[in-house]
Amino acid sequence: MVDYPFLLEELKRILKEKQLKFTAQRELVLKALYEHEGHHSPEEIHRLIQESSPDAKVGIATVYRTLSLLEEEGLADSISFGTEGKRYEIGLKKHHDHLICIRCGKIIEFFDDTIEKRQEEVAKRFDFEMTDHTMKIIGICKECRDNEAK
Amino acid sequence: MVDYPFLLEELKRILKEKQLKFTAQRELVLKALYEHEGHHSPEEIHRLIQESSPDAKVGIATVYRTLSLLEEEGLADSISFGTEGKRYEIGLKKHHDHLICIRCGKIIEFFDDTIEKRQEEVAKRFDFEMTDHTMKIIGICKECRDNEAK
DNA sequence: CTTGATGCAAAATATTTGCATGCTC
DNA sequence: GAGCATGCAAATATTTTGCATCAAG
Repeated sequence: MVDYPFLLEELKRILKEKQLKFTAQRELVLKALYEHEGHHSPEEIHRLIQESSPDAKVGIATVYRTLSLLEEEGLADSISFGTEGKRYEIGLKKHHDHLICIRCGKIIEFFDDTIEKRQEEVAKRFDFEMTDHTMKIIGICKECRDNEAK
Repeated sequence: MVDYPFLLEELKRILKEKQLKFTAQRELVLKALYEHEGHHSPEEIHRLIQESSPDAKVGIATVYRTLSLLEEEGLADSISFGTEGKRYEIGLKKHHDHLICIRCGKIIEFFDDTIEKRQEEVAKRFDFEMTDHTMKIIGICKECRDNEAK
């Protein structure tokens, strides 16, 4: 996993390149994603920032705007499941897919080389220029099955 | 692909089994999904029903309620992409995955046996009871690439 | 000092829910 | 007739936008 200073430099580099401004708010959103592993809703990220930096004033709209920016630039990835909105995680991690438990909401990440390769072949078969791909395995995790058995 | 009479019987069977009622609205939603191939939003389905049955009064709330019901029972499948809400298609089709063009929104369905098998293995590896899985290949279709080249 | 960024609140969307009434069974 | 289903509108929930103000470059 890349470290935080690197991510921060990436952010600054991208902002400069696009002639956008580096602001405390943008840094706080990136930091929140970095410090809190997992997949969070914009609302949660907003709360996390308020908790760790009670003095900083960051509006929910800015969180939304920043998350979109980070995602566009690859510094954040999003996933959505069911009716709930998007959840974000820090980007620049190794590509991976997800197992999602419908009982407890747990998300497990995995990587499977065979699947990756086949995806590329499928894209080629349909003459698609693949820019991204996602796979979700939905189901019930072991813990939840055990609990239900009781 | 299964035919409509079969789907209708399935719906009736399921409703009876759950002691729910067979209503004109529920049939209309199923029929709209059957008659209009592709992936539609609840709003679109509502409009399709109004167009084909101008006399029938079907509220948007009922469309939402019915789509959820159909999905739970396997008579409809949903997919969501980006910020937009869910889009539904008729269920009981052969399982398949999707290629989604980010330019024109086109959705192409495909099936790949190797990927299917690997998914099962991944689920087993994490001791997950897989109830469903989805794969989306996001990219730019040939037509859109050609148009952009012009 | 110029221009993009922010916070706030209002607006726009999307979806769900309460409730009186209507329809299946 | 009993109870689920429906339509409608109101309530939620979620995300976006306009605008005056602030701050980075």
